[in-house]
Amino acid sequence: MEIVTRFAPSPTGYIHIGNVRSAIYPYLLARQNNGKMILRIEDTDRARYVEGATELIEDTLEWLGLNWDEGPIVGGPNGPYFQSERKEIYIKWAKKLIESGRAYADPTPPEKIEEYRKECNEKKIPFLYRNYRPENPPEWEEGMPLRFKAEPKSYTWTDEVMGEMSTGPEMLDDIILIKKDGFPTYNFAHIVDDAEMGVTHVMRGVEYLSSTPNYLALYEALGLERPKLVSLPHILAPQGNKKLGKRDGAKSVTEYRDDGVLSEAMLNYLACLGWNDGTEQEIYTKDELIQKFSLGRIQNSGARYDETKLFWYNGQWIRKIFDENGADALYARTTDFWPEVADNYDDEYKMRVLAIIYDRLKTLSDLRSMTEYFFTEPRIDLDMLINNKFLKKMSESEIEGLLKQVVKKLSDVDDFTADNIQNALNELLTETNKKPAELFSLIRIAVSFAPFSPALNLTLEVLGKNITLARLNAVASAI
RNA sequence: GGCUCCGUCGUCUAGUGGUCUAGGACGUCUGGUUCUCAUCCAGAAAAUCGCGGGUUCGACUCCCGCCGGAGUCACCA
Repeated sequence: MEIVTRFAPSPTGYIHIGNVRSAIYPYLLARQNNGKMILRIEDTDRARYVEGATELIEDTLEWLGLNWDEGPIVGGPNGPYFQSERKEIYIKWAKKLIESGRAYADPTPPEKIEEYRKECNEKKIPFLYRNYRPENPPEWEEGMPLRFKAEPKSYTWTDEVMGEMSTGPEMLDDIILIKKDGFPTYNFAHIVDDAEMGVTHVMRGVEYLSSTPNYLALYEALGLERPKLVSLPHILAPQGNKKLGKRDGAKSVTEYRDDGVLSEAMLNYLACLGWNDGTEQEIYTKDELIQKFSLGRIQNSGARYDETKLFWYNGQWIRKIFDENGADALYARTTDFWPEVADNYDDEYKMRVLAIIYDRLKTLSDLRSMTEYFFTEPRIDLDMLINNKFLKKMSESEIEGLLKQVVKKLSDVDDFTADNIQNALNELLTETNKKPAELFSLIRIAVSFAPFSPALNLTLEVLGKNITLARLNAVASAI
């Protein structure tokens, strides 16, 4: 049987780290089994609807490379894929329930329901609406809430992550199927949609675990086969024990894209937060994830979100792409991350800069702060030079003299390559009787005035002979 | 409060009765790679397996109780 999964978010804002896993795992499962993944927009709550949220969702999935087979943009045979456009379908199914006596119109005003609830709270007994069922409900018509008529009974089922589950009759209640405004509730709509769309695996956060018995009752009353149920544990906020949510400052997934995180790293990290294949592998490509994913190995307890580890993955991926796919593959990803001063430089030069600095990047946006001196003259900061821990003991005139020696030596290097530069510097080391720490620090600072730089000979090679000499001379005369 | 789920290094995890004096990764610390920062490499510290009882020759692994944490009890999803 073909496996059909779905990601069914409500368009109430951006997708953040805490809820994107319920898109990743369904995607992986569908691809692994040559099945399909559906994207369905659950927009039945008009009050919480946010303009543009659907686009944000699509953008996030596209960035992560989680393409869907049916849904907005791509269409499909089971549309529409916006719940707000499926009203007649829900009404059709609701009428079945009414006819079989399993649903009733509820004329009870909300204030009255609130009273019942209060009453129970005071008596410290669980509030079950089925104990307050109206005696002679009117015939249902749109504009009235429609409730399920629950039969109190026990259920057992298997959750692919949590294992064998069982609950008692107290979990069953008369849940609202269709709201006064004519829209269905999530509880009803998702059952109908999953059935109509042929979804075989319902994957969602654990928060739905306790309402599962009601869903089971609904499948039964509707004569529907139960899909496989998969509860995904929460991702926990860095502090405390609460699930990660927007209130804890959960960043949107695409915010990390703007900060220079690679989608491969994001997918890798998120997929492995609460899942592993039992081996000691840490780095997975999307294809490897698809191949090795398994529901049974999803963790059943929550996992804490750790941004530091995300950045570690990102560093790994930056190097992996460079080392395996080449400088131009990585370079193609860096377009938006160079400092403004790099605008006037050509691709070839920027690629050379990238080639010597890439293994220092945690995120691509580090390029902005780490490469400026390759594109613009650094501001000469003599304090930085004089107070350097290796140069402290030298007098200013000694530094000036040394700088002039360096200039002379490097002027003689005809072919200004990293190797030749290194040879010249090594000769200078013996001629001046200086330690590498002293001589190299001096040159590095004089040429960059940056807190750090790539290996000195590589830095000078990329800078080029003219600029190197000019900067050294400028510093020498500034002392 | 009722119900349900969860509980191994600071964090993510491996572990399905003996190979566990508990393995890997992030992070931390130390050392190495002719300067810096990073990478990389080597090494260290870090979990009385939530606690208490069983079962067993033997339990992190099975059973029971307790404690702790979380989720849920909406005309929100």
